[in-house]
Amino acid sequence: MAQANAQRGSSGAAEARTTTRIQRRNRRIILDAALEVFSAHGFRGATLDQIAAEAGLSKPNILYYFDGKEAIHRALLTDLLSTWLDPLRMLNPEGEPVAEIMGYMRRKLAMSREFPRESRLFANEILQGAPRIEAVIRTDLRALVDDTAALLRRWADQGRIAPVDPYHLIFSIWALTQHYADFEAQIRMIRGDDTDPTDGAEAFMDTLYTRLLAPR
Amino acid sequence: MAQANAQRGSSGAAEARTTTRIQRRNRRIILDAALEVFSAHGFRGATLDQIAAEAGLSKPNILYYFDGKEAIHRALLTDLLSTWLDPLRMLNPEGEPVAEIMGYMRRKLAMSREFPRESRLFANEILQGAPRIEAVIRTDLRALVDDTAALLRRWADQGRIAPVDPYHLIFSIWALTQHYADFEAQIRMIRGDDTDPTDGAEAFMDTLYTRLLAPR
DNA sequence: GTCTATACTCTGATAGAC
DNA sequence: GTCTATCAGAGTATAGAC
Repeated sequence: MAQANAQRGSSGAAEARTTTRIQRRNRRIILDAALEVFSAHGFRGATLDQIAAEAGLSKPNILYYFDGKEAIHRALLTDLLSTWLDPLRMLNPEGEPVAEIMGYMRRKLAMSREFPRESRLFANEILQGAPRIEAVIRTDLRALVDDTAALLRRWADQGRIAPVDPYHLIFSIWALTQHYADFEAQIRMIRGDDTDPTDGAEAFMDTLYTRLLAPR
Repeated sequence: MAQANAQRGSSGAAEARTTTRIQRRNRRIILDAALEVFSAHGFRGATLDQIAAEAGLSKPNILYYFDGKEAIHRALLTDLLSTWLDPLRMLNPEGEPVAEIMGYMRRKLAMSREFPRESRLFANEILQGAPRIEAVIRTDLRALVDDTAALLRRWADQGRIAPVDPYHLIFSIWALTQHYADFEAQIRMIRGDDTDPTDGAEAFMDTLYTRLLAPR
């Protein structure tokens, strides 16, 4: 996870040395605690008390490191977004089409397994209409998706993958992979709490997309 | 949408006549307004003020019809759940397997298009760990899914559909169809606000599942 | 840097007139 | 049945001692 957090206060030219290891460490602890709470309860549902308890710090101390609840949330989303788009950026136009798409699907699924809290934080935000990341979605993400869609269309035109709507192909990968993180609670309740929700998911999706994409 | 709302207050034996058309109408108005607000902001994010404004009633008047914020939310979820499971119940064991599954997928997609707010209400609830509907999921939904999975496995054993994991097949249909309602904001921002998010979705999923399920 | 005490706002809920 | 006024509690944020 990235962590280029804007420094608070008046960080003039004089004292760059003041950013202690302790400071960095506490910021990380707070962000981790906040991720836990925000992803589980949403922005409004989360309280500073919960975050403070989870972090093992006092409430005012939390506010010493961040300029308020909103600022913590914003920092989390900023950190998240770049990480979230990385797998899509790794699509290689020169690679073998089906393998590239399968690789993307697997990376995305791995992220749902490794970072389920981040996935739920993102899901919460989109569900509420993406008020805090609308700008990034309309610019960065949209451009990235448009580029990828164009690449997929080219591959289809060249007969290297089956002709399918590239946007829905991308959306389907998002939907399937993120479902295992976002709806984990439901899956656990249906399959039993001891089973790993993503067990068998990769094999299933492998079959699904292999059959869909095979040129014919 | 169903609407068997438990009557409030001391509905003794005497006055059954008292449940006016106006009362029923106001309850419907309140539930509709609450659905709008809860689905957009989550349980904690929603306020009675917002619901009252949306309903065009005063806050105390809302509380005259329902015993609190929690009660309104509970009524919505109760109404929702039966409707939500209906499409799955309609799977016909005697029907043609592929057609039955495709029919289920289409009914589910139609629900996302017609009832996106209900879908988001449900998504919000699951995201937060399904605290208020855990019991129903562990019993009713789980049993329904287990039965359906058994049916799907039988069909696969008989060679009438390709052999795929029945649970992941069901989860994939949920994920794909609900994605268009739950992540509608993101899809609109990427494809342009004027496009219907589900445009082309049915055709895509038709191809996807036709190729996956074709016996080989 | 971190804590205790506290100010202030928001929000769910009730009282009571009409 | 519906409203205005108001209370009580929760929750964000600040003051100020240490």
